[in-house]
Amino acid sequence: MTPTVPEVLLKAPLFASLPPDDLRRLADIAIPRRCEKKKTIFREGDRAEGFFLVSAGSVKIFKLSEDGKEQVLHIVLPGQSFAEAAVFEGGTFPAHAEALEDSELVFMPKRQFIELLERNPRIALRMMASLSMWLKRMTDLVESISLSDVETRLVRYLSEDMRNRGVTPKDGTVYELDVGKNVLASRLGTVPETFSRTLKKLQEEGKIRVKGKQIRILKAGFLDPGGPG
Amino acid sequence: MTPTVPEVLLKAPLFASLPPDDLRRLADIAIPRRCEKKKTIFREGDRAEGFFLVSAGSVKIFKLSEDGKEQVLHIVLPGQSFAEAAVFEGGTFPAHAEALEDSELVFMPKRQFIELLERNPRIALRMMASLSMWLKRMTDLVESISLSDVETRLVRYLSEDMRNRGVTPKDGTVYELDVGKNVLASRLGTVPETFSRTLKKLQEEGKIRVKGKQIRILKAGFLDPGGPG
DNA sequence: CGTAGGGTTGAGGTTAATCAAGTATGGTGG
DNA sequence: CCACCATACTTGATTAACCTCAACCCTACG
Repeated sequence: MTPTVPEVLLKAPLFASLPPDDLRRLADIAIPRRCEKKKTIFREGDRAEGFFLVSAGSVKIFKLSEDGKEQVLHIVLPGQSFAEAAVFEGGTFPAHAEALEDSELVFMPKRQFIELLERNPRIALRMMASLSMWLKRMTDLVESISLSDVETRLVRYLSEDMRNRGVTPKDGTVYELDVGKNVLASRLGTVPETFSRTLKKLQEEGKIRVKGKQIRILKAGFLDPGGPG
Repeated sequence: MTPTVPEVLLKAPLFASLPPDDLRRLADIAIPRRCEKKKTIFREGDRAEGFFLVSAGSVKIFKLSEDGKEQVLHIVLPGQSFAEAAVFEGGTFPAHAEALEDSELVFMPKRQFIELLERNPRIALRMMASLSMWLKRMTDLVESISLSDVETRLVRYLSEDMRNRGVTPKDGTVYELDVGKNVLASRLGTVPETFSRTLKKLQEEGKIRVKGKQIRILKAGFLDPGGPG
């Protein structure tokens, strides 16, 4: 049924460098799925029958208030997993998920996955690491939204994201936004207008130069001064 | 060395109703520890050698900004565990912990606990459930702080906390605060002044009556209207 | 009885949301 | 290739929620 082990299982931190045996078993239960841009993957409260990995594309995980305001919790990139928690707690999704672009996902059915975990501590440990990572992300997000102003949040986000991409910011480094500015605004817990103004302010202070999705770092020094953790 | 299985292991959701064998093994590695009121248990960034359960008392988990502002992430009550994530990710604590009252804790050393997990899927699954619960708490906290105003947050907190205590609010129900108002304010992502005013407003609207740590619910109807999840 | 810590109240300031137009941008069909 | 549309983004003016600062109160406790 599954001729080869999907690439994403090999490169995802969740499963990377597991013994071939484990990977085969994982591949056996993995169900590929594609998802068009802007399509809903699940809604908060939906019954959760499993969790996902992103093979290609990107997925927005977000909360919605009653009056339609949105808070992006995370933008899931290839190799990352999401909705793991729904497998273990409550059985419903705790947030919404939507594809930001045409994406390829892998679905891991809850029941079979748990069976696998029961006889496979290595995978279980990876799972706990992944959950812990999400937890750290969310606690940092709480801190950031609650204790910092928008400018600080933006600067930290840039700094952090460059680190994740393996880029060491120097004067002149160009950073390319991989999501729309409205999505980023929502991730930062603000609105597009404020986001735009904040970017403008940094530009007027000579720290960056913005052109569309390109942000050129003019004075790398302003990044970093003490993030969370 | 450990004559009996500590009570907290039996009643904590994390370990409750595990087979006696598992519980004995857990008891073998558990280290009791007491902690005086206001004493720091750990600081964010400290090297984490394990995680904790609360046997008695209560513990404040919180983030601190550079200029000293505090955001309480959770108030850990007896039977609950904290800092599990630090065992699996990074190896440092992602937040601060401080005893709110004289408390009794149980410390679970990382190394031995992981060994236990490796041969014990049942415990591993509990652990994942616990991490998932924390994750849900934190995503709900993000939503709450980011998308609701202080009044809504307070009302939801009351509603949720009464549910956790197994109380179904009716007109006349008395709710007793188990933490100081300043702590609660910080948990709600606000300051004592705003918290006080919000309580006053609800009182002026005839919804509650506040007397010290007692809050009498006058019109239970105002609780509930659609929380997160 | 006096002090300390927690809590409340008031006045004023600030950040960021909202409302309301505008201006790119990018894809589509003519 | 261009006109067109929808969407994304920007800008400006106004408003509102909430924080800050400062003073005061109150209750517990030595």
